[in-house]
Amino acid sequence: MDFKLEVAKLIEAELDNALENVDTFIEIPPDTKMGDFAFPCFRLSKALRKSPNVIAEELATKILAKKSVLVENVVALSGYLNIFVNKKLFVETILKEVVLKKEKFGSSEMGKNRNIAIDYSSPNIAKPFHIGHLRSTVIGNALYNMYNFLGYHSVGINYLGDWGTQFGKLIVAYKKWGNKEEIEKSGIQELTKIYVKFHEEAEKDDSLNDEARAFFMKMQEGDEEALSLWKWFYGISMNEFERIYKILDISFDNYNGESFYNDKMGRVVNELKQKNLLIESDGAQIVDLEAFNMPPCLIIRRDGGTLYATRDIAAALYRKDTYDFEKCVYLTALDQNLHFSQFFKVIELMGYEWAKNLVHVPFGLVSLETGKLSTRKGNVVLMEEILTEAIAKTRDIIEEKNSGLPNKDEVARQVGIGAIKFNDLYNGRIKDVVFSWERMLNFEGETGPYVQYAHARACSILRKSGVENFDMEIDYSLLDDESSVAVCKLFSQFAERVVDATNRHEPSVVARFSVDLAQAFNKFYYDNAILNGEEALKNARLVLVYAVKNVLDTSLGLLGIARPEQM
RNA sequence: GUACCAGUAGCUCAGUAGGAUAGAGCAACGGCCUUCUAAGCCGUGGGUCAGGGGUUCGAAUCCCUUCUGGUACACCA
Repeated sequence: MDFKLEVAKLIEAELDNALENVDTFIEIPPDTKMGDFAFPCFRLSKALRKSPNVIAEELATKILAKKSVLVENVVALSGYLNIFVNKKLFVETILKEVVLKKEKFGSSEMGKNRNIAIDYSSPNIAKPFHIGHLRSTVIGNALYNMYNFLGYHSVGINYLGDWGTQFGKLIVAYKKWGNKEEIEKSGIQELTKIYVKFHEEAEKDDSLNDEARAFFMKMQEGDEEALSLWKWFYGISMNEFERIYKILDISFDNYNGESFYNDKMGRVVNELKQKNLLIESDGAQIVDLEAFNMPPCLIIRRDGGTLYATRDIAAALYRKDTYDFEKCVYLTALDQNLHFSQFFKVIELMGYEWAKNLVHVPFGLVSLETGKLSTRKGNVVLMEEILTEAIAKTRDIIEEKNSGLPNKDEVARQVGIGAIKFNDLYNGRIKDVVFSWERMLNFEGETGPYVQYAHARACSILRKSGVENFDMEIDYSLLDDESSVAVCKLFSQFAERVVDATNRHEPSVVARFSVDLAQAFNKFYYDNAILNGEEALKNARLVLVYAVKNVLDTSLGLLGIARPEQM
């Protein structure tokens, strides 16, 4: 039973069809003293030819006369109809639902039998995994979990940047200045070094760029030498990436990167030609988008090489064929906005009605205090470094606060990584962020460890209680105090918050919910002694603690954050 | 030049189908560990919601405009 809907029905019954979908207008008052739900009467004023306050008063009288068990009191207050619900019944209803549904509480089947393709993380091969790749990885992973929670089937795709002229550059660089032993020893670090050198040299001598493009052409044509070097670089990178994904505890259903589409681009080019979309311009093959107020979309280079957009179009066609997705979601920085608008438009022009189901989910730019991120200029913070620092700092805090903790190393990893992930999930995606060690390693207030800590506290109480199966036949009237009711109210909002978060592709909604719930629980924890109370009270509060533990577990799980039972 | 994004407390941000006195965290200051984990809790101070118009009973939210910051715009991805 949903109290909001029930309250809406009570109001609707008194309105003589003056307003539809009353439930969508129901609000939660800013202060609990003003009630649990409120209905603004202003918009009815004109139709009913009465002042909002008179309407509210009349509604209050009528609803009170019906003596519904749901309602404790109804008052009119400055144009609002304010409803106080029966606390005992409210708490009982929601707690029973949470405990009964457990990890399924808040989930749904709205996405049953439908697939969602999610393209996230997608780092470039032969470049180090750094702070700039974190947001896509973490947000994409959360969306993957959220869609699954709503009954969809998510397909997680790591669209590796493993093809393109950049490899031509790398090959040229290796042939000119590379050292096999050094690369085998230091991996990506050494590859980056020669890649940077290439760019320095190419500034002086543009012919190097031509050489690079020629080598990429060889790769496209299947040249053995070029491909074997490429495979070597690929393996080195994947080793490093997989190590990092393992620490982050994030995985993918496939790693079909750009190279995967090398043999699937002919279709794109042929189709574009067939549909008369491809035109020649300045030696290159393009799709003209002037009618849509956009620069042209480049499909084939003057020398015959393919481009980013060509591969993205091939990938979208392949994904549609393979997964028959309801939506294909791309997690990249906002600065790629134009690129996505362009190739989405090309797919639409090709006559694919599903082009509207391609969704670019952009996020703001990450930079450092020293300026823009740049692998070439060495202005980056490596992922490895962040992970190590966060885990080490957590380890120190554990030593200081809870040195007797079992599994210190594992918990340090869970909490340290939790802090890093949460840091990228808590604010709206679109905000630009300047990386700050101080913020990243702050474990107080609105942070991952704060929520994890509340969860660990709940676990600790449950463990000490010794109770394993909760008797739901408790006296719910013992839970009508303000902090208990506040916790239950959050439970009642969980499902709609998850739906909202998923629709908007905004995991921060869930992250903020988890903080709200942790805050409400911490307050409850201080207001109420749990284990030391008399039996009936203890049993009632334990059920509430158990419910909190479950919902925190679920919310953190959606965000991809670990839930240690002690910390 | 054109387009996209952002501008809310000292800092980082919530506030998204317009609604009651604009909310958190951090930082500052003051309290709370003989009580279930103080990574916690309670309290104080702090706002021209970038500026200006407009729509509305009502605007941080919608429309117009100006300013500021960020980003993208042909053979990189």
